[in-house]
Amino acid sequence: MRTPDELTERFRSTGRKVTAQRQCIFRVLQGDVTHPSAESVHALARSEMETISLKTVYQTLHDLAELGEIAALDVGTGMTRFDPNVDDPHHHLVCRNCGRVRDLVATFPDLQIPEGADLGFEVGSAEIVFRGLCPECLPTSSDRRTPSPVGP
Amino acid sequence: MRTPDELTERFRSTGRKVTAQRQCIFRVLQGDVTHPSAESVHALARSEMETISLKTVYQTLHDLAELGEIAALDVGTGMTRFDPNVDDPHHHLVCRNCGRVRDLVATFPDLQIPEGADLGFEVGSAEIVFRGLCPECLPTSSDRRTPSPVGP
DNA sequence: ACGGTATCTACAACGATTGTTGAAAAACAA
DNA sequence: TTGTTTTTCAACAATCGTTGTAGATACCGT
Repeated sequence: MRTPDELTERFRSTGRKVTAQRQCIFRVLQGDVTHPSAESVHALARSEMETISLKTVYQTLHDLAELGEIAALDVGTGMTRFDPNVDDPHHHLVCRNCGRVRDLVATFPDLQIPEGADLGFEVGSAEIVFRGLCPECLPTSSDRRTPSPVGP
Repeated sequence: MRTPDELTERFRSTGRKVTAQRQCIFRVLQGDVTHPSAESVHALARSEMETISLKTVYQTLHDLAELGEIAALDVGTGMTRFDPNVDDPHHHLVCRNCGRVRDLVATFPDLQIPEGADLGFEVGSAEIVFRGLCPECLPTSSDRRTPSPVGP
């Protein structure tokens, strides 16, 4: 995602108007690595702007997604999560316990689909969700298990 | 997923009662490769049993998932999809256009997370969603493009 | 067949998201 | 600056997928 100033420019040049609410949302998203839900963004924005509505947040998030400035993710936590990092190719780590989402910046060159297994699909991209426990949800100290290879 | 008869047995032995509605759902799911939503299962069941309710379908699907007989998937199509294939390890192909979901039976042994990239997560499993166009949604005949390697 | 108990249907409620509306504020020109 | 046009705002209600509640019904061990 670009800086708030660049986004302001981009909104103007694509015929969108720039409001205080939108700039507030730009600021909130800037550098956020938690993949917030719309509700979370709303809560953060509200701490700066008392009256901003949830609808406005949704609207602006959709605008940003449409411009490719953020990505809307569905990783099975019940809410759409928004990811301001659209520059590095990456996948996602999702905590089974608390739903935390983090970027896993890595590419996996060996994701070739075996001949004939694609059922006639023309595949354009692949998203990997790694599920496990985040540092905060791991059992503390003593009984930490050793990392295990990831299954299918 | 097991056969309807085996499921009947399994439901009884786990203290669940077996009703005509449930057996109808067992039958509907048997051999289904379309990863139906609850609504779809309901529609199919209804063609056999006029009065079966959507709630009953949800309940039975959850029971089956709890027993590990089917898997509940969220692949970003807005509804939970149910997969009776829990025996072969596999991933999923999702059509960007129509939302069709198919199994891709393959394992990817090279999904090791690079040292230090896991941000302290203890990763237990990985799910890959391949996105593209299904055969039905591909542009017809003439301008078919050649398969491209899948990106990140 | 009987009775205890789980399950059924219908209906209302829920959380996340989207549509609608009159009011307010941004962009642009004079 | 001021006026004019057009977009966006906030509040509210509605929608979608899903789950909770209730009384009626059906399963299944005896």
